[in-house]
Amino acid sequence: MAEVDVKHRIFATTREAIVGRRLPPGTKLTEDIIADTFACKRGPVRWALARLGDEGLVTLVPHRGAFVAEPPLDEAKHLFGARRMLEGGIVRCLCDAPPPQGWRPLMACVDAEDRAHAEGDETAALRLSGDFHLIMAELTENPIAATMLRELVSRTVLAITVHQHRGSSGCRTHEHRRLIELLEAGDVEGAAREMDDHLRALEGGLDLSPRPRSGPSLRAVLGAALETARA
Amino acid sequence: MAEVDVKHRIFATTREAIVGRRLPPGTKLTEDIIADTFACKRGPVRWALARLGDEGLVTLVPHRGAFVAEPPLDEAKHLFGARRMLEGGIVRCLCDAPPPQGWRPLMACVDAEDRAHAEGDETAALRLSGDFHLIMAELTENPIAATMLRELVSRTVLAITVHQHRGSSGCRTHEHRRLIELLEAGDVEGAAREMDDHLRALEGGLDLSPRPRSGPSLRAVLGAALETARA
DNA sequence: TCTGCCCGGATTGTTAACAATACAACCTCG
DNA sequence: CGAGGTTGTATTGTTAACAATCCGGGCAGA
Repeated sequence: MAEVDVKHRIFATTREAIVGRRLPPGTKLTEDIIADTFACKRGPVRWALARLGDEGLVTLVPHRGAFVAEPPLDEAKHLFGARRMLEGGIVRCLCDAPPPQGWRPLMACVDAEDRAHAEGDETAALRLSGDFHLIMAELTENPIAATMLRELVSRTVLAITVHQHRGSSGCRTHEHRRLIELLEAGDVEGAAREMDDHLRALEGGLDLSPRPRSGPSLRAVLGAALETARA
Repeated sequence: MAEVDVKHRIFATTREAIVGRRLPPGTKLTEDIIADTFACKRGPVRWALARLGDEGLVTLVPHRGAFVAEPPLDEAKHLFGARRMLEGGIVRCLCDAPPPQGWRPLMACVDAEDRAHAEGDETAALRLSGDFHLIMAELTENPIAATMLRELVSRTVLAITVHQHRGSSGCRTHEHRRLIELLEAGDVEGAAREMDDHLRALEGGLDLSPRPRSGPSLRAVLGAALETARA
């Protein structure tokens, strides 16, 4: 896993930094800074930014540059809508053909979620909450569906970050647990409905407060990400 | 609609040529040829090719170039699987909230499909068959879902082209009509099942014959596409 | 004839210099 | 004191030249 192209390293680290909320929405992503952070020329950087733009994690303004996206409220709603459509299908697919590994990976994830909540690590909790949904997608063994959901989940993280989810939580973990129970029971309709309700609940938690996010230290954050990746 | 960036024009026309099957799977997409077809430098071309690569319509081989993709059989199956997951959700969403325009657009599309079949225009029929599904996605008024499905449908066209669909048809139009009926009746489960069956039928029509496609005249085909676009 | 090798041509990948644009600070004028 | 224009600087966008790589054909040798 060493000799991956620089382009992909930039793409992956930056993406990771964004969904990990170390680069808050609105942060300017300056080509030069990224370029010499990764000790490369601007070419690979532009490639990565373009791709992040495609995925909706970054907004590219002509002649102005790239900024980590701040999805407007409509987009947030559409995101949840699309997730309901897709994840409903995922749930049904899983009931139809239960994965050979069983539901163990899901349970492990919820446990981790609970731990994060217990430790008060909001960001980790949100991340794990997303992972839960992602793992479900991966259990279908359909890489295309998994990729689509990965994109949706990443953007959802941004949307939630911008439109301050009220109260605190990401997914209530007990809804996740309930989902697992229904899956175990093979209750297709119940599981599908639970997923739908769950996503609706998340969407309902959106608020219309426009976050006045601050935008610091791109270089530091990306550099740190690199360090930990090296280790 | 004139001053769109050259990048996007290249992207759009090439994409169109691929899903319109004027550029058969396997065709080499040479940067220089595209570049002077569009009277530009290689920069925009590379951008467009990279994007088409992301979407799975083009395969990029390092130091070899870009080729219109030939999705292997597994990928084809995954494509249909993902479509079942997503389109099931779309159907349910439409039943839940019937579109203000009604089902007119869908009916118009099926009519066009029938005409194409009557005229023996296989390619147009396949295209319209895809459009039918796309229109459904658009009726949900969820641009994100629509975009996702657009990608899936395009790749499906390639998959079908490669793995020679037996008999002839793309979608049997009567299945499309039946779907409309069920939607009109507001029969959620019926419509969802019909969609699922429909997609399964399409997938079942895949065959394992590796097409020995010919690969001609990139320049001509793209040039022609430009002409008609200009007119 | 077939195999292996090397070379020429063509194509992709990268880079460094240049052009274009936008933002910010300043400066003038009413 | 404020509005409007102007210049300077920083950043992005583009291009042309260069480097790296791959494919095909020719050639020598078994």
